[in-house]
Amino acid sequence: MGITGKSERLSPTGPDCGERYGWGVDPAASSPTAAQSRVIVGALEVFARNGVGGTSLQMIADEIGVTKAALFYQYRSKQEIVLAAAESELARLDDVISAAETSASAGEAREVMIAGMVELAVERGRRMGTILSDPVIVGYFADHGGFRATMQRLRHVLIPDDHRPESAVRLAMVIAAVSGAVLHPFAAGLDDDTLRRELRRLTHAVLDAPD
Amino acid sequence: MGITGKSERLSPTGPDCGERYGWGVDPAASSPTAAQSRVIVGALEVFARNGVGGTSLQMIADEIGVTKAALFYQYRSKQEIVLAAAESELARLDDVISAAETSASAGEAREVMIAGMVELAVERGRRMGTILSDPVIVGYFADHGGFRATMQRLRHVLIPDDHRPESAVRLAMVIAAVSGAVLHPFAAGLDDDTLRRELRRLTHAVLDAPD
DNA sequence: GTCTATAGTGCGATAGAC
DNA sequence: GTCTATCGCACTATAGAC
Repeated sequence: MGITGKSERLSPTGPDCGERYGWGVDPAASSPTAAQSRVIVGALEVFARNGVGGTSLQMIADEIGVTKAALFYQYRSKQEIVLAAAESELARLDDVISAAETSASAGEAREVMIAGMVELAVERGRRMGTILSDPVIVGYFADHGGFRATMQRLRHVLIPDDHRPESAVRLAMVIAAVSGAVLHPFAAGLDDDTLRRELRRLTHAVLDAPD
Repeated sequence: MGITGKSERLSPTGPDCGERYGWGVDPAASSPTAAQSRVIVGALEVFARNGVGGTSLQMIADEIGVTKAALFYQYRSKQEIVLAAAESELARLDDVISAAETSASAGEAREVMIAGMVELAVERGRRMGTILSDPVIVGYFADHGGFRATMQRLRHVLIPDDHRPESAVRLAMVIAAVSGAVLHPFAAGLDDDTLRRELRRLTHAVLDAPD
C-alpha cells in the first residue's frame, strides 16, 4: 500500500504525456441516465478517498458492485467518467446560483447564495472538494465549458456591481475558504451545525470587509 | 491523453486497495541531500500539473533529467518521494511560524504570520497547494507526524488564547482561503502585488470578525 | 445490460554493469 | 551515483458471448 493508494499505478500513458491534455470535444454535459448516475456517485466516493489520478476503473466498479466492462458500457473512457463526475458536482453549484437569482432583492439573493454554498460544502465535503480541486480538472475548467459563466454569475450574486479586478480575489477567497475549510482536519471534529454557522458568519466577514 | 494525464495508469495495486494506508514507520523527515532536493523540486513541479496520483516516477525522472533508477537510489519508493515532498512544503510553513513566534508581541507575531502565509501561498502556488490538499496526504497528516503540532502553533499565533472549538473553523477557513485562492482561475490573471494586498486584507477581515 | 477473456502498454521496483 | 535491462503486475480499453 502506498501514499497514493498502494503499490501504485498512476500516471499518464501514451505518446504525449504531461502538460498537454487533448480533451476532444466537450463530452456532452447532458443529463446522466440512472445507471450513469450510479457510476458518478461511486466515482465521487472513491475520488474523495484516493484522488482522481489515484483511482482506477476497477475501484469504481468495485464500489458500485459492477465490472469494469459495465463502466465502459456507460462511458467510453475514464476521462468521460471523471468529467461527468466533475460536471455533476458543478451542476449542484449552478442550481444554488439559479435559486439565488430568483430572489426579490440583491441582498436576499446574496443571503440565499451564502447559505446554499455553505450547505453544499458541508453536505458534499470531500466528494465535491476533491474532484473540483484536482489540478487537471481545474486546468480543464479554467478555459472550457460553462465554468467561467457559472463563476461570473456567482460573482454577480455575491459581489454585485463591482467589476474591479481585485474583487475577483474576494470571490476566489470565499470559494476556497468555504469549500476548503470543511476538508481541513481541524474542521473534521466539529458538528455540522457549528460548522455551518461559523462558515456563514465568516463568509459574511469577507464579503462585507470594506475596500 | 486523459483527464488525469493521458491514457491512464493511476491507482493502487496489490491485495488491499482503497482506504487502508500502511505507511510503515515515518520515513525519516531528516534533511534531504542536494540530490534528494533536486528530486523533491522536480516532483513538486510535476505534482502541480498532474496531481500526486497522476504522476509517475518516469515523469519526475524526465523533469530533472535522470532515469527512474536514479530516483530509487535516492528514495526507496514513490511513497517516500511523495512524503518527502509534502514534508518539505510543510517545513516552509513551519519556518514562517517559527519566525512569527520570535516577535516581541502577540500582535506583531500575528502580522508576521499573516504576511508570511500570504507570501508562501503566492510564491509556492500550486506546488504547495496540490500536494498538501491531496486527499491521501491530508489523510496521512491528519493523524501522523508533526502536522497537528504545527497547526496548534499556527492557531496560537493567529488566534491567541481562544480554545473554543469554533475557533478551529476560523483557522481552517483562513488556511483554506489563502492557500486555495491562489489556485483559483479567477486569481490567475491578477498581478502578484494586488493578490498579496487583497489576501492580507481579507485574512485580517476573517481573523478580526467579532464572535 | 452485464459478463469473460484478452490485447497492449506503462507501471513500480530490482539487479547488476560501469 | 547513474546507467541499462528487465521482471511481474495492474492498468485502460476492446471484442464478443450471453
